[in-house]
Order: sequence, then C-alpha cells, then structure tokens
Amino acid sequence: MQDTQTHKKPSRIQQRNRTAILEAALDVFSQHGYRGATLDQIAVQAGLSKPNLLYYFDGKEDIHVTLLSQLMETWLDPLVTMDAQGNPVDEILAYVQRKLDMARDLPRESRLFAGEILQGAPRLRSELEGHLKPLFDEKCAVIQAWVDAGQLPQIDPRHLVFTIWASTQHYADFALQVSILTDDAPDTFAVASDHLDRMFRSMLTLP
Amino acid sequence: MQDTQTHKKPSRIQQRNRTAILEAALDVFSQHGYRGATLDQIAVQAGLSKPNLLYYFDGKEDIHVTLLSQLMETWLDPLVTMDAQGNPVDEILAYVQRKLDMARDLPRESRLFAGEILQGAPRLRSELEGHLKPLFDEKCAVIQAWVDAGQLPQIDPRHLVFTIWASTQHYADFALQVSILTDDAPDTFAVASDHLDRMFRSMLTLP
DNA sequence: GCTAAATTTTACCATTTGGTAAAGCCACGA
DNA sequence: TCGTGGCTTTACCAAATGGTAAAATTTAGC
Repeated sequence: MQDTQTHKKPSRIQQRNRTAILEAALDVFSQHGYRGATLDQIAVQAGLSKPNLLYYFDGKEDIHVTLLSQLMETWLDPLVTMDAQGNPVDEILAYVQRKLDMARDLPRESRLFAGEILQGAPRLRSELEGHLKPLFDEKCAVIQAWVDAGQLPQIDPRHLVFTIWASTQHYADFALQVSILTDDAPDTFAVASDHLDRMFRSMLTLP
Repeated sequence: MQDTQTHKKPSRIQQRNRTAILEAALDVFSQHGYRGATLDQIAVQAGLSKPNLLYYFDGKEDIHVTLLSQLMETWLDPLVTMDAQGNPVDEILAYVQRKLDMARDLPRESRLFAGEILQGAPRLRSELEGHLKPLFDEKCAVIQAWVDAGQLPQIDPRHLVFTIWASTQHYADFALQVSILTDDAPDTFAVASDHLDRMFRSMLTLP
C-alpha cells in the first residue's frame, strides 16, 4: 500500500506524477466535461498508463474533486483581494481587471468551472455553498456599505458582481465564438480591458 | 425504408415522435454535453425505445445537429429584431431585455449553446460562421453607424454585444450559482432586468 | 376488412469505459 | 548484494454504450 491519501510526505516522483495527472485532467475535463472525459484520454495526456493513473488517484471522481477543490482557491483569490478600505470605484475596477486577466491566463480553469456549473455542479455544490457563498456575502456587504455611504450610486451589489463575472469570464468560456466574431483579432483582451473599464466606470460614477 | 431525411410530408406520428425526441435530447444534451449524453437517456426521456429512436434519426450526431440548427434560428431572433431606424438607446436596451427574457424562458437552450461553445463547438462552427457571423457583423455596423452619427458615445460595438450576451445568458448558464448566491430569491429576473437596464443605459447615455 | 407500408419491439453485437489483480521493475538503504 | 517498498506494466473484466437485423405489430388507404 502506498500513501496518496494519508497525510505523509509525498515523494518527488509522486509530486511530479500527481501534478502531471491534474494538468492533463484539467485539459480533458475542461474540454469534455466530467462524463465526456475518459481516463484513457487523461492517461495519454499525462504520459502514463491508465492503471498507473489509478495508482495515484482512487478513480475518475477522485481526480475530478481534487482538481476542483484546488481550483476554487485560485478562483476566489481576486475577490478576496478587494479591499473595503480602498477607494470604491478603484477597487471594483481593479477587480474587473484581475478577473479579465484570469480569463486570459487561465481559460481552461474558467471553462472547467463553467462546465461544472452548467451541468448542475453535482460535485461542486458543497464548495459553492461552503467557500464561495460566505465570501460573496462578505464582499457584497462591503459594496453595499459603499453605496450606503454615498460613495457609489444605487446598485445591487449581487448583480454587479454577477455582471463582472459574466462579462470577464465570457472571454474565456466563449473564446471560440469571440475569436470567430472578431476575426481572430490579436488585441481582443486589450480592447476588452478598455471596454469593460469604461463600462463599469460609467455605471459606478455618481451622476 | 421510411422518410425522415428526404423531403416528403412527415406523418402525424413522425412529427410527434421527432418532436418528443428533440425535446428529450434538449434536456439531456444541455445537462451533460454531447459526449456525456447517452441515447438510452434520451430514449427513456422521450418515452421510446433506443432502436425506435434510431428509426427517426440516423444516430446520436444526427439528433444533435438537428437540435442545434433548429435552435440557432430562435437564438438569433432577438438580434434580428434590432432596428437600425429606431432610437439607438431604446433599441439596444430592448435587445438586452429580449435576451434576458430568453435566458429566463429558454434556459436549456442557452445551456446547450453554452456547452457547445465551451467544448470547442466541433459541430457548430459552420453554423457560427455561416449564420451568426454575418448577422453579428451587420448589427455591429448598425451600432457603429449610431456611434459615428453621434447618437451613442464611443464604444466598441463588438464588445458591447459580447457584454450583452454574457450578462444576460449568465442568468441561464450559471443559474445554479445565481440561485445559491441569492438564496433562491424568486425575483432574481426582475432585479436583473432593472440592474441591466440601468447599467447599459448609463454606459450608452452621452455625457 | 384487407393489404402494404409505417412503426415498434426483441434480440443481439462490437467497442469503449472505469476499474482490478497480480506480476515485474527499480531505487536505495543495510 | 540483497531485500524491501514504492512504482509500473500486463492482462484482464463487467458494465455501459452506440448501433443493427429482423421479426412483430400497428396504421392508413382502398
């Protein structure tokens, strides 16, 4: 018996292979969804045999949940950074930019997450309720406080955040459509950055 | 041999069963994606046996493409309606509302579409390039003309449309997340409607 | 009511898929 | 150098899946 689950020190080779597997799984799961992904695909992509995969993980589900819980941390980080002490408009606009950067730099992660939610998130619900919800509530309260203090116009903080998520992640989740419709313009993210900054600035600026 | 492909008159029973199959397929494909969906699931949902399915369609792929090409028409309709002769702000805001209505009334269709794009749209590319792209270009030109005429502030029409799509479809595609984060508020769409109207109005109103 | 065509069922099949057992390999400390 | 324990491969398997052949049944037109 080896030691992938219990809390001992993982060997160098274990570290390497588990990382390779999760890398490959990110590729495959984000492209085909949970049910559409196959262990063989993941194994090939990771450069391992299928039984070798299952030496490191207890099964398909195990790989998937490991991936998702690792992702959640990264995913929520830009929101965590939003500071209640800062200038409201600056803080929110900076958050928009961080989210857009993530859509550009981590599109597979964005798509994995999107696909999960899309399919009813049977293996993500608890993460959403346990980690996302409290953070979301906290940051909405911060924004609401800004509104109440007259530092922002009357807006619904929850729907503002939804709109930020939607409009930034769109560039990762719908990248194919975007690239078709913009004729593969190489400056898409630069233009998007400017567009989103203008848009959120105009809606957050007091009249 | 029967007559599902050739262009004769379909019998009443054929009409009914093909409709039932596509209904069921919409459910299953939108929930699990193409590869994750199974013919058995679709058959059960449609109240037919699997071989009976395959009497009406040539295979899984056939069901899928039929569904997608039927959907595309419905999907583009709100954009078609946007009128170059109308008032720019009113036209765009009305388009936003039509898209939001669609997210509320046709969430499965939205998710099917989203899942397709997410997975690289191998069976949708031609539809996107053939139908969506020309319409998109046409309507972007209309918006650009409004901008050039000084009836709208300087905005990038393409990214405006992306933002409209993203922010409205979000309520269908990420419905689960939205419902968790809003504690299942029953008035989500009403609040969203108000929020989006305000947002786009503020960004489209000349300073 | 009869027949021919349309529809549905039954009984399959080949392939793919997630997963396992057990043998083999390999690195490293005693 | 020789075990011993961690790692990898080979050879499988049962279930699920997309699909088919052909018999059985229903429907529609006369």
